[in-house]
Amino acid sequence: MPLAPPRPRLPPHTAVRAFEAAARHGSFARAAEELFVTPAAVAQQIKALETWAGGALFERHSQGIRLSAHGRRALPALSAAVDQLGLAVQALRHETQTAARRSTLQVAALPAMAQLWLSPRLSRLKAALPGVQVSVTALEQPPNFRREPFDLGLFYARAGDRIEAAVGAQGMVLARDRLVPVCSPRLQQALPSGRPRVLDDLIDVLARCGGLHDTVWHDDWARWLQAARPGTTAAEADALAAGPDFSLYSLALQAALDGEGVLMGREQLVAPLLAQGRLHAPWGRPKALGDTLMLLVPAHRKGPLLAQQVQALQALAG
Amino acid sequence: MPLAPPRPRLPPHTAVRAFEAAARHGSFARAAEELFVTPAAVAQQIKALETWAGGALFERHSQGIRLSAHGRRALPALSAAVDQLGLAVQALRHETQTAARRSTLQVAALPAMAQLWLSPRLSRLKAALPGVQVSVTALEQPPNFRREPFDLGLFYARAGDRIEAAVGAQGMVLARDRLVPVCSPRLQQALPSGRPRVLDDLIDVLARCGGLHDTVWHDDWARWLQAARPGTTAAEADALAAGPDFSLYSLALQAALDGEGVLMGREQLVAPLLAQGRLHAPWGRPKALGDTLMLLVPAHRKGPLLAQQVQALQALAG
DNA sequence: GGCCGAGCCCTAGAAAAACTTGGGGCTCCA
DNA sequence: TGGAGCCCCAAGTTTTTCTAGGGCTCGGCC
Repeated sequence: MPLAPPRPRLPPHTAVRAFEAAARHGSFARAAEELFVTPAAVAQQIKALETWAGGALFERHSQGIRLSAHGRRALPALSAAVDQLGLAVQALRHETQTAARRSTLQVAALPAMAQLWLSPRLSRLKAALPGVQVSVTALEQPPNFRREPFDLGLFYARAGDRIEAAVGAQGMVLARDRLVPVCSPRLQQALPSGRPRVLDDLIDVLARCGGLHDTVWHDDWARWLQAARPGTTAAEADALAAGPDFSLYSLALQAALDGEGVLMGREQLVAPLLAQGRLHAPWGRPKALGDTLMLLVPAHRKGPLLAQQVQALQALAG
Repeated sequence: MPLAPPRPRLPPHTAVRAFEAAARHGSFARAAEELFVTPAAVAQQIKALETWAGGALFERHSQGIRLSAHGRRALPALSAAVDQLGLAVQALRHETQTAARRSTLQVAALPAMAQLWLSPRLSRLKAALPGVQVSVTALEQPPNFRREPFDLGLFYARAGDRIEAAVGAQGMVLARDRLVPVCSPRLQQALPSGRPRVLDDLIDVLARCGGLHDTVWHDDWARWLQAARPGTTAAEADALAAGPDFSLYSLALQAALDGEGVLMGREQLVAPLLAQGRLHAPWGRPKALGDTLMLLVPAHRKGPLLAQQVQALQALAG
């Protein structure tokens, strides 16, 4: 006769989160990345969950894992529940913060946008939002607004991208951006720029100094070149603009300022430098290729406070 | 310029749970009870959550707490989310357990029902469910099936009670129970039972030996007496059946077996002892006062496995 | 055919989180 | 006026979670 055992418990929440992320990504390693822990931690949590569930949740293969059939069936409800909980917890905060007006604005932004677009506008933003503490977090990818307590996002979208829905946000176009090759004035003057057509001239320059790249917008050069010289293949374009690669756009930009090569500039980000004359754009007019600066607003957020913040940011873009 | 701060995080899940329980109960102490921790632990978690939220969630008064208005607005969504998560996690387990047929049946039961009703039937239940590991947990109150991983519940309901919905369960009547005063044969024989009317006789006996009580069904004597002698007030009834109080029904029953007094018997629970002659019920026929043995089944559970288990239990009641 | 590199697993020990203990203060009620 | 019921706070302890570091297996690439 089994006597009263310790009350049966649900598995710890960390284990559930680990499973949810691993199942969604199909990889412990990527789940670990999302959760900011080591893969070993994820593996441990999942093993604990499997013990609790009484069966394996993943098939282990040496090149990776595969979600089991039962896991796959249970996943959607689980993900939805985690989302819901995140939303509810955020609602709790926002309920209390609108009451006490001691509010902080958490902004998630692409590193380049944080530094080159938002930073110069920050003082104006603060002026427009008195009493609001602004906090900026640089992220390579838009966060899931259902699960992370950000109030706004600043990211780029390409024409046709529907990033908003995937992260529980509503997107608003802040500005349409254009691409234009830029370099330092020194570099420009050091080069014999005698070619009659600017595009040929640019290609000469690229051949000598190379193009500057960053990892996020690695294909900007190719996109621009393909638009400028219809018929160019991606491979040809890559070859033409071969050059150093930087992990951050701002590093590539710094290299351009230092005269290390030609950068494919995003007009919205380099405009102040062009205006100051610290960068030149001698190879024709900027091209609009469908890139837009997007303001992402959590789809679940409401209220006058947020509206005011959104308005303030939109004003900065105008 | 604020540089990238540590990524903003949601508060830990324990804090959310603590808040949810405290808000629901309107008391840290009762929340602590629900969560099986000390009140201080709850207070700490809630303080952490308040820090995160940037404002107080409860008004502290010296005689207790009161949920703030913002907390009250956010609570329903939060409770629902916690429920959902619990459901999803349980679904995960059941998905895997039906696949691998290595299943365990977690039964929650009132202590008295576990010991006096289920225990004698356990071997038959196991025979009916080959390969199923049965585990019984004694609980004073039905658990919330949305949040605790029980498969079945065995509890009493009174006529009109709707316990099922509150705990996310579907209720099925296993049997209608009746109340009947019982005592040990020895006690009965030791008493001069000459009164012509059994009720008067019983009252004499009670006056001498007292009634035996347990905390869960403390008012059984009063209910029975009020039914047997219409017009009796609750206070009078309590006075008539005054006697020792036991924290568990089975202790009171043991006292009755030892001839310590008269117990208000629940027929379904004492039937085997009456049949064996270890208890007598000389004061009239059992009275049905609307008590029913209920089988509680998680409302969210489906599938042939559970159906089979339910059927097996219902067969035991017949 | 041998040598990466990508993934996952394991274990021991470190770090962080959660909980308990014990002492205090405040009200309400008897 | 004293006890009981609540909540708060500050250590100190236990439990949970995570990291580090070493293995293993596979697939792709010289």
